[in-house]
Amino acid sequence: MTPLRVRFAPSPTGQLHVGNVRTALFNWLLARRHGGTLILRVEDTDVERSTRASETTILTDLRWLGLEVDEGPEAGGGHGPYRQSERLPLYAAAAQTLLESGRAYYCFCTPAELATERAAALAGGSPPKYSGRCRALDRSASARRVAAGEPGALRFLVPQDREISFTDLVRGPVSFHTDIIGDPVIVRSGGVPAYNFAVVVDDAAMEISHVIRGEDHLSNTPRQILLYEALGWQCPFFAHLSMVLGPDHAPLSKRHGATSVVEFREHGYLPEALVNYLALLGWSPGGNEEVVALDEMARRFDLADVGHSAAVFDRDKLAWMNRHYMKSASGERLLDEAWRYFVRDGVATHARAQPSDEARAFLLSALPMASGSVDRLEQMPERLSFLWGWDDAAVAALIQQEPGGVEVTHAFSRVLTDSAPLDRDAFRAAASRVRELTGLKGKQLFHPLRVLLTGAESGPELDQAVPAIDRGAALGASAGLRPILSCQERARRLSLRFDSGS
RNA sequence: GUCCCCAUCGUCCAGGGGUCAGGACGCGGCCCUUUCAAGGCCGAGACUCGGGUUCGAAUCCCGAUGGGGACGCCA
Repeated sequence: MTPLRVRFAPSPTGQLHVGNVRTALFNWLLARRHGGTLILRVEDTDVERSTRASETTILTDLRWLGLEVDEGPEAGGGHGPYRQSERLPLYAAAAQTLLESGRAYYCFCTPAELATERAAALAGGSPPKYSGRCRALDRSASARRVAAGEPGALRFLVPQDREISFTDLVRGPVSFHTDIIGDPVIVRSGGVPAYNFAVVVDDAAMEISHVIRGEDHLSNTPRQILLYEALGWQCPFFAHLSMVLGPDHAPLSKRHGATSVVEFREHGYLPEALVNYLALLGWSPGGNEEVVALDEMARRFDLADVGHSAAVFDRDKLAWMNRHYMKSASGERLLDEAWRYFVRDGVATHARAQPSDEARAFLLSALPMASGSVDRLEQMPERLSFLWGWDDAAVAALIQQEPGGVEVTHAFSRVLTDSAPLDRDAFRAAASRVRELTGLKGKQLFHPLRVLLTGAESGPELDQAVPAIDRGAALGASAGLRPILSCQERARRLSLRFDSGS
């Protein structure tokens, strides 16, 4: 049995898109499942749009997602080079073979002529395929024109009246009639190979056993099978994955919001959440399980279990998945991942790559208040903004709207006679003394207290928030975090404000 | 237009001739909570339609309808 070799073949013309991630993931899973090899091939034959920066981004994204490849431009391997732009001689040789065997011919039609033909066909209700006008050209005359420098593209001669059938590993038997296929350009007039041709040459040379790709390539498959046949090469197995759509059922695109790995990472999604969510689009581990780690998926993956229909990308479910993984992640990991958002939101006084030891210890103690109740890492500083965001003018305005607010403020200020930081018990004791002083209790007491101390109507439990505030207030400037006002100071400032104001 | 693919709750997946058609997200309610979120429990919610095959069809077959893809010197 030949070893299983699969490939992921992105074109470096932009960022890695979630649809492509799913294709990469399914390739990765199949390779891992069967002890096969995953090859990354860069399809950069579109010279205009391909960039090295995009290639680097894609490689970085795959690594971040945990989908390491076995062979590729960075990983190396025995079937390189792994960029199509570096494999030109291979295509030229295959093109020569086809030309010599009479399976390819030169076409001198101009883009304008082709466009006119296509428009006419469309208007007449027939498929807008290439008419085959240059088929009849004398081969040696064509060769002379090309040799003389006239621009000409090489087309593959598609045999007439044949049924091309293959068994798609996810869809089952599929067949196309060759009459609907126009002779495809295999080498552009500039000498650069076209997609359908380069793919075949590379998949054969790289000994790819299974081609797993998006459904948009399904109708390319018969052309490619014909090329394998004409070149005398053995066809790989094919499997076509359904599309990923937006909520409006249109192909997922930027107007649906974030769609690229880079964006999801920036917004604070964990890679394992994204990968787990994407795996569930079109595949199920069986039973009713949904939360499955990458290695466990690899143990269970089978192409036969992949769904046939298009899937709508559901942001809410991704958010739920992310929350799930955030809850099970360690505090250290969460802090490492979330630190940049504290820097971004101005909580860190210096843009350091890592928090100071003092800041780390403090943040680690405060993080659980945020990590369990937020969708994304980037929302953590906001959830903890009661620590740094307390502003006496704003809170004064808020608390004056609050029944009993001013009263509670004075009482709380009076009760805190020494500056000992409040822990949970000290806070409770203080609160009950305020209750005695004001006669307010329950919600009437705690709501104003919450507004006074946190500056917000809602947030984490006061039992946890209050001690966190005072622990934060004890931090020195060397911690590298914005200073935090103690509870006592918060109450004192407002109390003073109300005294002088009224 | 032509060809190809697809069709179970709003969404993602189970189920694949006899099931109360199952789970998850989301939604609604209740509980927990001195607030919000989280969490727990409960609930509403689907086999696109029409023919056939069969004792029996969501499941198999055909058709219609709907959705998507392809028809590039893009990939």
